[in-house]
Amino acid sequence: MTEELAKHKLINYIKERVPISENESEVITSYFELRHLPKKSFFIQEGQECIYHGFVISGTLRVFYSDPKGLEHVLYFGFADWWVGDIASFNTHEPTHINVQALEDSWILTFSKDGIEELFLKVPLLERLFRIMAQRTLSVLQKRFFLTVSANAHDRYNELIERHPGIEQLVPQHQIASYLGILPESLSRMKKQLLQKK
Amino acid sequence: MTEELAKHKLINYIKERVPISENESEVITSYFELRHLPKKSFFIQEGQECIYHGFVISGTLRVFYSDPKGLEHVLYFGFADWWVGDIASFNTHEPTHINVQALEDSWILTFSKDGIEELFLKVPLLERLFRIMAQRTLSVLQKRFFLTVSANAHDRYNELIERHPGIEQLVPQHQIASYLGILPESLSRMKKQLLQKK
DNA sequence: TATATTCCTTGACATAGGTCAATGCTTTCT
DNA sequence: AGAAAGCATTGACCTATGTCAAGGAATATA
Repeated sequence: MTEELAKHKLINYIKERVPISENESEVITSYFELRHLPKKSFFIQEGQECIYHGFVISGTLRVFYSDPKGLEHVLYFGFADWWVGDIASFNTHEPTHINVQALEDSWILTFSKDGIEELFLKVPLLERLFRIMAQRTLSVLQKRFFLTVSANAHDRYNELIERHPGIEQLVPQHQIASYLGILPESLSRMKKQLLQKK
Repeated sequence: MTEELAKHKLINYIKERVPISENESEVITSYFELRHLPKKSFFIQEGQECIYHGFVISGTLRVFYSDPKGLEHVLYFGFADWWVGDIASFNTHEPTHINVQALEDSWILTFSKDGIEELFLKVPLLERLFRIMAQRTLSVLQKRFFLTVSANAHDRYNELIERHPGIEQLVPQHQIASYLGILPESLSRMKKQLLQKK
């Protein structure tokens, strides 16, 4: 993975969403840094102040919360073209409660809190992009919340597989259980039932 | 409630967050309309396209999702100074899945999708305000999500009461149960237990 | 290749919260 | 005031999922 290729991917992503000039493209990429995340390494760890955000170029990450009992709850998986980070901590400067870890060797482009604020002044259109991104993330999370409170684990599993075919080849099963909000044992039993019913 | 008083409250809210001129204040308020919501009336109903958003001036609203089984799940309660609406539908023009209903006589200032886009062009700073609002809402929802998947109903109840003292005087108990994601019967039993333990 | 980890499966049992039904208490409406 | 509707409480029972424990399969490490 080269810096140039990664930045090219980022600019493509942005150009699909807001119109920017060649000049602005260069300004934007100058605020991003390429970073390699070896498998199992962390981009963000709870307790730290989260002053960086990342744009996933390649690989798979998991974004999770570790509760007081020590159980981990996956909020979402990050694949190419996804943003990862904790907006709460990013804005308030308080230590984050989430973790972002690479499930396989991954590459991300990162930017800092101070950098993006400066960049907003230089390229005000980005403010719009980030508003739209935040609003879109919000509606995705809202849908996830409603599904979690209204459907049982079985239906949530089916919804995930349908929305994300092939995820079972990318992500180990206990991580999928963690995304669904159940234990690996329960997911294992569920899948057995599914097979028997066929 | 007068239009003037309501708009004054809105401008106060905005001025606490971004710097705007007198002139801009007038432009902004011209895009908002005062609306009275009698008790039990709906501001937004599922199935409709949601082209309006609202800023609560006074009263109490509930924002809820009605699942396929007919059970209602409260996402949040809206009090003075809160925004209510469905960003998902607002952006995509698809029918909304949520409902916004007045729990008591309420007043809100509304704006339309087309209006706000026009307003963003006239007062670009608002784009920033709405980005920050979306990001803040996002972190609140994220926290709520993690609490829902990691804590039992008992702990979620305590968290709500602590974060929102007095809510039991404002909102009927079965609505609180709906917010907590349990049935009224369960909440009733829980409160009995709490009393007995004291 | 051997060994250690990590991951998945299965079993027996426990528990939080749901379901259904009945009763009495409030609030609202006429 | 009286009737009707909505709301809270309680009981008996049910179900989905958690808990704990063990063994086997797969994967990583030496």
